[in-house]
Amino acid sequence: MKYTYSKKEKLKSKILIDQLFTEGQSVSAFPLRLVYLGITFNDDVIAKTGVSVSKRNFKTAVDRNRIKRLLREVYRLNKATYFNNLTTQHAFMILYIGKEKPTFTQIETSMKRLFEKFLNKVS
RNA sequence: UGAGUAAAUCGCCUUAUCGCUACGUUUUAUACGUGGAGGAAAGUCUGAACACCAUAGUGCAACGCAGUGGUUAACAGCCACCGGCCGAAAGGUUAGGAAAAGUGCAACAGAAAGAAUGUACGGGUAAUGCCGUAGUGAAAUCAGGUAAACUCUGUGCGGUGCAAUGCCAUGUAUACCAGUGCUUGAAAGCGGCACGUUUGAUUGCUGGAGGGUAGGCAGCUAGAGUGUUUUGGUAACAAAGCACCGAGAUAAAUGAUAAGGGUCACGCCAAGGCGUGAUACAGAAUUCGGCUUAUAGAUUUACUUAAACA
RNA sequence: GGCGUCGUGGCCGAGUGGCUUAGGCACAGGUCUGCAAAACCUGCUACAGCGGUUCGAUUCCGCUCGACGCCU
Repeated sequence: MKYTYSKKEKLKSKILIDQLFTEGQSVSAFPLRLVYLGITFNDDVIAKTGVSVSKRNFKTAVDRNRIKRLLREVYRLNKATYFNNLTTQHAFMILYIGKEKPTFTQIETSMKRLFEKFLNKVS
């Protein structure tokens, strides 16, 4: 698994997202929350992932874009170490539920904790 | 040098590694190359283009605008001039038509707020009428004030917005209930009403309660375009020549990390170094013109004024 | 992305160019009671913010902020 995060790996379909939020389960490691669902889709990837930041907590689009870019970047760099052993396809949505603007290292550490909790829960 | 006014511009940079996105070439695994946020992209307040509704028609209503002239595709914008207000000045600011068409309104105070001319004193007169002053109030006898009160005058204006609109794919319900209609015309053509006009029915129309889709392509970026020079014009702006092509995503790209540097502020210090901190507002979504609002800091030009020196 | 509606005390909510604003609920104090409830009396706190028009603005006008709704 390379350090990529292309269109195929992004969660884009409205149907999938609705399904994810109604049927999926979640784990959280503040300030992050992961909603996940084991599901099959046609593309040749192991996981489709999206990120989201609430407009309620961050008023300006610049702040929201910045956090979403950080979330995507950390996911891109760390997904290989955690998700190479997944056998079935999954859909993920990573939510930022904090109210403060984070740094790269803060997000990195909390996302690692988040993925460890997720793997423990699944296995 | 201090204080100030106006206009214009910039608004972090470089390298390395790892990525995202559009296009092109190669190949259909990928690899390489090129491009990739703003002055406000924001608010959606305006004016248009474009699309559909009739080639967008008529009248009323509603709404916008309002000194004069110019500019423009158009405008509530911009420019020049006149008048008002503010400032010592440079300059700033201005919803600036009509009260002699009509209706309304004016708290408190005041004799009186539009209907009368009251009181005191003085002048004047035979006397009254008359003239002046006083007091209340934002406004007091003036053909009064008020139109960001109704209104009148002039002028402009059809509606809806790219979630417009067209096509393809997937899927379903021409079912159910109520009302109504078929040439003596229901209803529709997205508008508040009327007229006019066009379409118009055994798969009609309206309402209710529901069922399905929610994917893709086009529209989608070469344009009232950008830069520059010359000419005309006080200016806004216009014309001509030359050069250039500068985003096109859709749970929504334009980034992350590391190192170095720049700028500013503060502190230290034989004076050009060291340390610390800061580096704004903010992210395209059909496209342009304007307005409004947010914005660390820096630069340039012109001007006013005060002091000093020559 | 586009279009629209609203903002009045702690809460609900009326109002309108003129005494900083009706009423209800809530809250606080008092009367009553052995104590409380009910009732009665008193008090408390407001026109989202900024600017303009006006003698005077919660009301009229402009801008900003916030909340909510609609579209396929």
